[in-house]
Amino acid sequence: MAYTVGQVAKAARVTVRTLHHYDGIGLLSPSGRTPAGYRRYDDADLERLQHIRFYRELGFPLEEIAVILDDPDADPAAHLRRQHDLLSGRIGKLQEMVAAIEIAMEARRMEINLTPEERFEVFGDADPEEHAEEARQRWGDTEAYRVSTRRAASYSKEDWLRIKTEQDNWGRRIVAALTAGTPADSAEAMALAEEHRQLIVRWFYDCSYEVHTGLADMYLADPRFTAYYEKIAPGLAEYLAEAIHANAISRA
Amino acid sequence: MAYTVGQVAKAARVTVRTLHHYDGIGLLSPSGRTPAGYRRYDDADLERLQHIRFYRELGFPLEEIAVILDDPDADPAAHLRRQHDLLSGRIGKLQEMVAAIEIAMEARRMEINLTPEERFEVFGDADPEEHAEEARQRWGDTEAYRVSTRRAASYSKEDWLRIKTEQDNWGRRIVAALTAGTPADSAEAMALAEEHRQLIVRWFYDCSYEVHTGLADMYLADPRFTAYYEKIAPGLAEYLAEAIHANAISRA
DNA sequence: CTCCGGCCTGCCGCGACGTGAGGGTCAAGC
DNA sequence: GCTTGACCCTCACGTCGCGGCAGGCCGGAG
Repeated sequence: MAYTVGQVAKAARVTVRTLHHYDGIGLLSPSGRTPAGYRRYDDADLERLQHIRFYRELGFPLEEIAVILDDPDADPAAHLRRQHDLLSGRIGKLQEMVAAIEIAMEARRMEINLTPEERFEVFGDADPEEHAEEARQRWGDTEAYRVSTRRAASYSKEDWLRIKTEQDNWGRRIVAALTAGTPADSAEAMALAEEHRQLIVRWFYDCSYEVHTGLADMYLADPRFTAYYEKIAPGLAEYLAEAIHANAISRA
Repeated sequence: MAYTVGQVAKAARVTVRTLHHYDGIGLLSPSGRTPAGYRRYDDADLERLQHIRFYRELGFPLEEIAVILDDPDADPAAHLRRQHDLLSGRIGKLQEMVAAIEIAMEARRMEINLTPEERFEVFGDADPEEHAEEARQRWGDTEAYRVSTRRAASYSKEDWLRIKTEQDNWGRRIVAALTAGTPADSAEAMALAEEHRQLIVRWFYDCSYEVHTGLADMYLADPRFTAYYEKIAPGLAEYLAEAIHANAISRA
């Protein structure tokens, strides 16, 4: 099986120029040429390109990729394992960022404001960087984003007042439940947890049950959020967290 | 709160040069200067920088970030929502890649070989790109990778023979269980599923219960893998998948 | 008053291609 | 056999997001 640059480019979703570049720096030289000087790639070349693309997507510089691929100690299976581990790591990092965003969202909602140092904690110690083709397509000009934008942008003074009233109302009722000794896994407490979630969904952001339990855990783990609830009523943070968990489980 | 370039750089983990650059292109100009011409950043500048860093990490070009941040329709909460969605998308994509890697691993293990087109299916239609600082630190020179590399690199002819024998042995026993009508959720079938997992762990790669059930689903979803098992014995793919699920649940 | 660390403004360089310019190649259809 | 259009070739300069250095100006500590 022999392929021309164009065919390879199309299959691998890179430009012809990129293949020329890889050839130029000796990272991926086609296994042969036609009499006319056309590049001819074979299956082995394609496999190599696949690996190049993979490491490139994870941000490795070309020079380093050359080293990795030419390592005589690493066979294909080893590459797959390595790639699997790299991906897991990346996912973990992104999940941390998601968690950080959720914290920031809740912080806003509760009007806790983060210190400058806290703002950058998210970025930990590493620094990916991606080519935003997908991002642009998905968010650059979609209706979804416009809608999502409008939702918060258009809060008026009355809206804010309404939100505050609803929250206070909910607050009074859950404190009542807590002081009355209503169990956190009772139908009443669960209903209040669900109301809490609905409140977030209606006014702030889309909060799935999964995200909601994540928030619950955070209320206990993060002293700023714990303090917020404990100031309303001692024991409320834990009570709410428990109710949220119970509610989420019952809906699953 | 006013900060110097150096302080901001340290907090945000960027270089002073980067801040100069952002100033130069007008993306982030400090809110003021000292009489001597020193840049002075305030809290609002920091917040803006945080967002810049975020979108940058997701690969947006600076020009586009400027557009996003200067959009009068998007308030801070909208940005958080957008960022949350972007992250979810990225994670989803990485998870697809993980799945693809797992397929490739299993394909190797079963000696099914993928066509060139299949090799690049992983890359779908987008193309991230990350700066591999983290990757390098984690994998460039760690012991873990060396070990992981060695495992497969050092398979000898006898090893391969041994692997084949073990697999055949296991195959005969599960076919026996299937034809004998042993239920897939019986202790015996589950033990065979566990053995299947152990076989992968011992010789190929680290296969958690989660990954294992993922494989099980794949055996049913992907005709190539289904065929592999169905050729051994009709109904085996489904039988094994069911046993794997039962086994995973019982161990959770 | 003198350091030393931090700040300033240029300005050149680099990695990984993008983007033509200028020209040869090849298969299909007339 | 000849044209046409898609595809290929090799330079070679342009771009983006900074890195890094030169040459010089602050500013507080000793």
